[in-house]
Amino acid sequence: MPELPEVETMRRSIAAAVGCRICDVVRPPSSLKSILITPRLDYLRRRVVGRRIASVSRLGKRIILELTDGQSVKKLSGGTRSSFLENKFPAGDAIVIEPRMSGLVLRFDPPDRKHLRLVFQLEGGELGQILFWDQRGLGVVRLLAAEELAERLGPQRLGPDALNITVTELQKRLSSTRRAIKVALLDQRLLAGIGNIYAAEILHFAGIHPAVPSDRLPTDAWPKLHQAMRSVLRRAIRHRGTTLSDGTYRVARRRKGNFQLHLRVYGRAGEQCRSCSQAQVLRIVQAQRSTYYCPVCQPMP
DNA sequence: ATTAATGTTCAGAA
DNA sequence: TTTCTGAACATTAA
Repeated sequence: MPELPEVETMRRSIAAAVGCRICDVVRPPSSLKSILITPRLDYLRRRVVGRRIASVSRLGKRIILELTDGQSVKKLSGGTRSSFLENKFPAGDAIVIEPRMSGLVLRFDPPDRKHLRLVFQLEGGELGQILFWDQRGLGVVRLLAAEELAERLGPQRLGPDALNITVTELQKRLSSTRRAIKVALLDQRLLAGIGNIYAAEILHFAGIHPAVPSDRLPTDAWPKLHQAMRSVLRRAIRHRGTTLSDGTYRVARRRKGNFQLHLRVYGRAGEQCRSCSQAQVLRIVQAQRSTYYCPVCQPMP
């Protein structure tokens, strides 16, 4: 579930981890297959235990915990502003968490114990711990050395963050492919942070048909798309993201998102469009994923 | 009881 | 080179 707004909500919930020392990293007992940790847990533990968290940031759908150097007294960046958003890569090593389909980064109160996959135990500050809970187990936790950061998170692998990209850059990057605009929006190498829910909502808000080839979008569509993207994502963050009917997505204290109440098209096939009331929302399949749109609000140009 | 679908990513094939 | 397909996994609905 986690797309940019949900990951940003999770990031904010653990932002107080800045300055804390990691005293252990443990995998709770579970009969389920374990998530991917690279390198292996014992090595990760050896590398991170004793170090402090220098910053808690986000790029696209990933959460990044930058670590201080071994024992040297490095300045801690206290702000919430992420240098990764500017594609500047700090000197330190970093733990990168990818929640993928069902991962949650939480302070406490996971939905259940069974799917609790990893616990970072902290000291100093009131946080105490960071939990990684993941129902499906597709999530990934990586320790990246400072030299690997630009390579693994740089513009070749991950595009600019959707809340940071300029309209010029958006047009430049997305018009580089002939794939449908909906499919291009999901390509994290072009643009980081958009997933299946928000791609549908953003295109609906912008009045763009999801099947238009990305390199054939009319010129006047780019500013609309850029504005729609910012508007939808920022509103979703304000509502702490979208909790779908399965109810797994939540942040600390069992707190769920509210943006599902504001969805215009996602998951609403056959229902009346909430904007125009002229047509039913349609569902098509693109790149093996469901796309929802309103044929009246989003006509084929 | 199968089968399909679910918020994502990526290796390998076309 | 670019784009498409299937697999990784757990769970639920049809």
